[in-house]
Amino acid sequence: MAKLQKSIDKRNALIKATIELVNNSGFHATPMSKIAKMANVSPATIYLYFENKQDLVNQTYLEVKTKYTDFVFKTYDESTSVKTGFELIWKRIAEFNINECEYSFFLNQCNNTPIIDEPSRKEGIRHLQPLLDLWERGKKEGVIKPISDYILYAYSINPLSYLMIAQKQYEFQLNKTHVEEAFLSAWDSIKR
Amino acid sequence: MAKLQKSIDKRNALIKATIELVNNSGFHATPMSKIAKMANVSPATIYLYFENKQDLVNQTYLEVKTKYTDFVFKTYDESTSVKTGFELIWKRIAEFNINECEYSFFLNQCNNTPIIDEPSRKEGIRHLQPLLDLWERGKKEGVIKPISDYILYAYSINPLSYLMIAQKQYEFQLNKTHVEEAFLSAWDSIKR
Amino acid sequence: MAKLQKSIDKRNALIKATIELVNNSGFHATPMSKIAKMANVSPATIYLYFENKQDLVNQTYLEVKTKYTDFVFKTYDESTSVKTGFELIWKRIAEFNINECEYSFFLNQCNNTPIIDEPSRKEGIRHLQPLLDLWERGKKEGVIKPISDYILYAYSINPLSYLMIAQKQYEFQLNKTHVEEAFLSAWDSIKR
Amino acid sequence: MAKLQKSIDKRNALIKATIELVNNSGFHATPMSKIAKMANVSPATIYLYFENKQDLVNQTYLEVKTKYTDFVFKTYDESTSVKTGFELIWKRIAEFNINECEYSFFLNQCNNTPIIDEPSRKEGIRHLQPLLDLWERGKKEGVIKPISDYILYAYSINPLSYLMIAQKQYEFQLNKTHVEEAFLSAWDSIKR
DNA sequence: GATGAATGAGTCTTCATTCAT
DNA sequence: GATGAATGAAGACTCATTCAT
Repeated sequence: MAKLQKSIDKRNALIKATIELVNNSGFHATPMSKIAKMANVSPATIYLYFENKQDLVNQTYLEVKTKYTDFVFKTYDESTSVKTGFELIWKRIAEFNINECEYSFFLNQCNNTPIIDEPSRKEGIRHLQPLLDLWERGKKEGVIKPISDYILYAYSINPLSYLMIAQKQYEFQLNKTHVEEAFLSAWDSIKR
Repeated sequence: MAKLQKSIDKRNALIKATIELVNNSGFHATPMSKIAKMANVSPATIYLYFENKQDLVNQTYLEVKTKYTDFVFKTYDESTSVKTGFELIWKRIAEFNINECEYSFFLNQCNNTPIIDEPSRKEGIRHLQPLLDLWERGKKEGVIKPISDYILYAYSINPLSYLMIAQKQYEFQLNKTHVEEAFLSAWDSIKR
Repeated sequence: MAKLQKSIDKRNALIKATIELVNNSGFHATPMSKIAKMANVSPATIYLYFENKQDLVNQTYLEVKTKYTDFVFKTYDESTSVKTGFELIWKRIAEFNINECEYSFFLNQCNNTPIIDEPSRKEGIRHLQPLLDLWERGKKEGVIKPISDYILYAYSINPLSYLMIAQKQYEFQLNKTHVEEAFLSAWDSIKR
Repeated sequence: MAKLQKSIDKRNALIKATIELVNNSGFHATPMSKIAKMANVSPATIYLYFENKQDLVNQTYLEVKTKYTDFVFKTYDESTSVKTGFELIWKRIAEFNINECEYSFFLNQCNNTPIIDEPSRKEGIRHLQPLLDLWERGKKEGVIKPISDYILYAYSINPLSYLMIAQKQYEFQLNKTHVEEAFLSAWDSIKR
């Protein structure tokens, strides 16, 4: 059991190192040797846990994406009104983007560049299924604009990614007021 | 002059090749030799026009960004109303994103990953100064929400980047109706 | 005793795996881990039985060579005539080459390439001493050509190795008639 | 032209180094870096002339084999008697084996191990077509035993490879008398 | 200005071998 | 004895950059 735990720890350390380094330098500019060093293992050890570099990033991506989805819908309950439900989900996403910005920056990079295998990325926004369902209901109830989910996503969810990046790259600090303002904009953009 | 033209042609061919290859494979997965081959020059020739690979991408970035800004504000006239001015600019940006998606995909990749020198990227959204000025006026006139430009940008402009990527990566086709719908969302999200 | 038998079994399994893998891929293209897997033991276990990879192959070579010599001279009896004795030995060698081609292919590969330690290989054809003695007698009796044993070997014994390889690599199938024909050629080439 | 010559020189140096090093250590025990060093070029330069290590060895094999065939049949003339023709070819092969033993050792190693691509090796003994034709004629004339070419080759030609190896590995020196004796054995083994 | 050849530095990956259990 | 995990060392191969022409 101690041994198994040690293995899991190493795998986690590798995933963590991958996220941090890929965030700072990008996939191709991150050598396996650096990942190994940061995780305190030998480069050869990586290959006990992952098939190759691509596999390492793919698995990291899937793992982070799962963390994201789990977090986002943890408190969600389908029985609320559309607006309440949306606010709930939106705020969780915002919280994730702000508090776990290492994760969200990584996800964002994977979504915007060709470093992830097609199959892994093609999954697209389907992992947000409960949100899509909510929108569906909202459209039927006449609360949400009857437009493509892609557009709804582009205007209500994706801006958070931009704000997260802006916060990381420019001299812009997101505070509580900003989040409220952002939510209003999000809701305004999709509400009927 | 024929000679000068030939030089300009080569430089342009190199920039064009850089955009296409970086779009498809990313910065680090794009060897200089491939860029050279696609531009029909020798690898050594690149170094007559650019200091090194980083410089090549930086200059490409600046060039594309200039094209973008030039296009976006070409028809803009400060004397219009805020809403009209915004619609004008927004639609130009949309047009650029859709028709010159090679360019916008490249810009987006540069903005979201660490492939560009800090100085070039740090500039943020300042290159859209006329738009920022317009928003300033809008806030004073009480037409635009009195919130940070970053948020305004995140909700009214950045979604177009997402839609452009969605169009490239998923099975989503942007048509004229979509653009109108998107504009409404954009305006709704920032109007007071 | 059960324990001892288990040990011997493991050692044999390792030798068997070594032969098969080296035959198919060559010495250096055969990782210890593969040998271990095929023998159903851990890589570390190999080092309980052999000092290192070189030692494993050397011992395998010696073991196979012993099998070869034992088989070849098992039915031999020095009291026969030279021709009868030669036929007896030759046919045993042929039988070994054909029926135990895994073994002979391995021996051949060791003899023709630098994968075996010099000392092991330098021994040359001395392991066939009874045959050399028979030839000596044959030369004295005027039945065998009075030429170097190396030449006698090259023309009467070594061709079998070639035929064995030809059978494995090309579309040539050795049948009983071929063997008889081959024996005639062998005898013709060394008889006075 | 000076440049072209330099290129050819480099390629030749690489082929020469490959032969020598593979002869002494085998394919897999010969690092590209060693080949490069012996040929006085950078490891990277090898890849200007050959696709990869396998390609380097394949091309080396084909080149050497061509040298072999060219040499063997250079003086051959189909109009002679079968025996004279055979003696002519045989002695050229012997000469090649003795004088160019680097080449023949290399060929032998390639023929006996799985280091060469199947296609390259599968060609088998077909490159000796004129000799096969001569044998055909000999069989029709009743001068040569009516047996498989593989057996004829095994007994008349292949022994030279063994003698060449014996000379290299053991304390056996081939002199003129040996060659004559060997030829007699060769002829005896295939003549009717 | 233009180039093809050349390369040093660096990358991913493998593998014989060891060691704690 | 037996093992699976771990790794240092090494190897094939790539690529940004230079330089003689």
